[in-house]
Amino acid sequence: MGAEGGLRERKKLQTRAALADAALRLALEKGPDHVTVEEIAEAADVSVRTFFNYFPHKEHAIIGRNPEHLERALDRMRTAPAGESPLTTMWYAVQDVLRDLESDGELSRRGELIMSSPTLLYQLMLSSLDDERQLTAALAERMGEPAGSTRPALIVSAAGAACRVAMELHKAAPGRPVLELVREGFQLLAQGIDTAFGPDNERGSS
Amino acid sequence: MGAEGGLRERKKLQTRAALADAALRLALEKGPDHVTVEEIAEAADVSVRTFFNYFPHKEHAIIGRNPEHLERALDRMRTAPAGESPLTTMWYAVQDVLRDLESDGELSRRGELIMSSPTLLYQLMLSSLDDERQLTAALAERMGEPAGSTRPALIVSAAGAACRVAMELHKAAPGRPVLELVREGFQLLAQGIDTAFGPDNERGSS
DNA sequence: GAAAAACTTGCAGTCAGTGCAAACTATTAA
DNA sequence: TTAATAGTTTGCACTGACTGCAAGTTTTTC
Repeated sequence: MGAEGGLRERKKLQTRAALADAALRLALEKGPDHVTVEEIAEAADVSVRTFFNYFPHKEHAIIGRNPEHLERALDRMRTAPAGESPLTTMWYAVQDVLRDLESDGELSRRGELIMSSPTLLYQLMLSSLDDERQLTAALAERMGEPAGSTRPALIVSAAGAACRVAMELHKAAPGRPVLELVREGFQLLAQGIDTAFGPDNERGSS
Repeated sequence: MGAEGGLRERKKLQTRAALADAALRLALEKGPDHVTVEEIAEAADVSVRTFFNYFPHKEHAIIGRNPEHLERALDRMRTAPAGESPLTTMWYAVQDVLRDLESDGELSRRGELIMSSPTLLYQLMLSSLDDERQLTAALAERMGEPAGSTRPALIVSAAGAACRVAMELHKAAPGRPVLELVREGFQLLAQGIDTAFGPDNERGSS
């Protein structure tokens, strides 16, 4: 029946999914701060201790990140066509992930939940930190830049900022789709966010 | 002796400072994850309960943010000369804060500590979230942009990204001062981080 | 079918963080 | 100075997150 992996592995995936689902459902129902791990574990029919074998925190389960997304993004970076500009590469990677989330109908449900809870949001940002490091490394290599250079790091980090801003704006005014907002952000970043920037030319006096 | 405020107020400031100092010292000594609130409270000669009257979390005490910094930054936004470009305004605000931290010798000690501990870093980012909202609102108003527009939000958020990247790079290679790295980041953001960006022009086939 | 490896669970324990009520201390008014 | 008042500190009891350890179970492997 099971296509790949033994029974053991399938069961693990099942448990993980059950926990993540229960976590999201309960968080949406009761508000993320009013769910206890005990409830989540109970809903997924495992012990509390087992919950912590799968997730390091409650928040991690609620956020329910898909590890595959980072993998796919890294892959895209590495296999990008030679002439493609770095932000463009980044754009395709982001687009890919967002599309995937959207197709689940997850993007709105989960996204809104996350944006509305500081605890969740910072937990997400925290897990992004690690991603950003990996993405930066991959991008730097692709660009042929040395490890300590600013541009690749800033591209990755600013792209993250654009995504967050997009989600925030989307939450405030759901009219415009997230993807479009992200795209606008990328556009701005690409062309220059403030072409009149010039700290030393403007200070007339004093 | 006390210039302003009654004895009560002075005492509060004193206690707060004592707690923040103890928190930073102990965190540097033992690593941020191995300090307990009990130790901090003990070192500052107050009860654990009192600690929580001053700070919502352990991390908050370690980070020891100066609320004045946000105030000054907001002020700078509001009183910026009419012709000044938004990122430039942002730059002066950031510069102001960094200089202040540097003059204490705090920037390296605390900064490195923060960058090396995910818990601290995300706690810092969390408190930045709130700042970002306020700064965005102030900047949007200054720019005469409507509330939901992307540019001011992105400017603030990307500036934050630039600061984080600068600190990270500085930690990896302490040769270049943070301020210079931040400046480089701002420069890149201003001119355009990737002028060759163009998702739709590049995909030849498929 | 038995030994080995992986997974689950309960239990005991540490630590963070909160609400409450009592004790204490600065401030204010008389 | 004193008495009322308002703000602060503290202890206590409690919930809940999270960890290590030592059984138990279940899957895998031979």
